[in-house]
Amino acid sequence: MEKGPLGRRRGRGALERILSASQQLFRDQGINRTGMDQLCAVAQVSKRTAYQHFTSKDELVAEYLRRFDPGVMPEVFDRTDLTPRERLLAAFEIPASTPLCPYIAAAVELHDPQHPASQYARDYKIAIAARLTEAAREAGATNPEQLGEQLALLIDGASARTRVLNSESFPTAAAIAAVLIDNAIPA
Amino acid sequence: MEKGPLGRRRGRGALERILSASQQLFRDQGINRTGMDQLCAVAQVSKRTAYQHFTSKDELVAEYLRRFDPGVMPEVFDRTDLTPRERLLAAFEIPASTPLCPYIAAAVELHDPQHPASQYARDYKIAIAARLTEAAREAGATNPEQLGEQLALLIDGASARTRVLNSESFPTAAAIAAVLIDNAIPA
DNA sequence: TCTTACATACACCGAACTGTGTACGTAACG
DNA sequence: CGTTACGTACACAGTTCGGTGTATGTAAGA
Repeated sequence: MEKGPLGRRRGRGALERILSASQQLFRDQGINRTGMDQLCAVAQVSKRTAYQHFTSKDELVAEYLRRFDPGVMPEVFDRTDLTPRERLLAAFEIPASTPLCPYIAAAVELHDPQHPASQYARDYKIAIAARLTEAAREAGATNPEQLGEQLALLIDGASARTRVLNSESFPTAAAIAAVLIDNAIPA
Repeated sequence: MEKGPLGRRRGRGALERILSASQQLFRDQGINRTGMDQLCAVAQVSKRTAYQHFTSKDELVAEYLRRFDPGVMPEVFDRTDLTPRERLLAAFEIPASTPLCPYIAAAVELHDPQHPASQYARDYKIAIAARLTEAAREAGATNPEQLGEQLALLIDGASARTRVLNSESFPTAAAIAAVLIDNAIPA
């Protein structure tokens, strides 16, 4: 492997390297500003290999989103040590170093609602709202759907503002969430 | 004007036609997917003319944002027939056909915080929050800055969600706003 | 009328982009 | 061993992009 014209060979596992490079580059540079040449260079994969795993960049982008959070925030909603009300609030305690909502970014960058990645972004947002609604129901909210949709809106607002202003907006969203939750759950 | 190689001449006012075409195309297609060739064709302006008014596309994008809402929602905040509290709520009653927050879109699409348009997007977001804070103070809120920032976050959340989900989210944001306003203003 | 600012047509440049064709290595597995 | 799937190198097609060079036309204002 070391000699000959193939000194840079990395062997099997190209697909994972491609997706790993996608996570990094799409987050840091955006989707449109990341060319396949650069992506393949970072992944240490030949371009031909990349196009044998993904028929197009669009498909790679869609898979990148699918792999980002397949469990839909399991570290929040699958915690059994928290009450439903605590889980609702935990959704706003982000790990600080989170790059922030690639789903919104993808929908804006691609700008085509029919793009598979845009469709998945919608699905993901609906799934988040559904999990919030579920927790709201368990917490005894009088209108769980409404509370779930409201909290989902707060998350997206904090994401958007963090992105535009580069100032942490999740504490603000968390404060609003606390008010809404208290108002929505009868004492 | 009718004969010769200049049959398509449109005369003076090229700058306004360029900016008008920008409003339409950047909104409908996004910034990155709109080439200068297409933009000039829609504006019925020669490419050379466009680059005599703007030294680069980046500068055009920045000017496009500056012209979008220079008064920072005057139709909401400059209304004297409404009470401060009513003005705060009026910020969530969008005219339904609004294309929706080009500032967030620009910040995401350009992906460079140093880009002049990204900087203006930040300035605009800060200005909106300032106007909300001012109205909150007039309305007698105990913590006007907090309420202003909260309401600004709601607007951005509704914008982002409308964009991703293509479902109207401003009514949801308005409902939250009503709760926050009532909680923030002592009876 | 003459000057000057504005607008035009059109070809063109270099760079970047997505995607492909081809021929070749190499590792796993029966 | 041999087969097969995976990976590689590298050039290149075809397009689009932002931006420019050049020479020309035309309208407004002094």
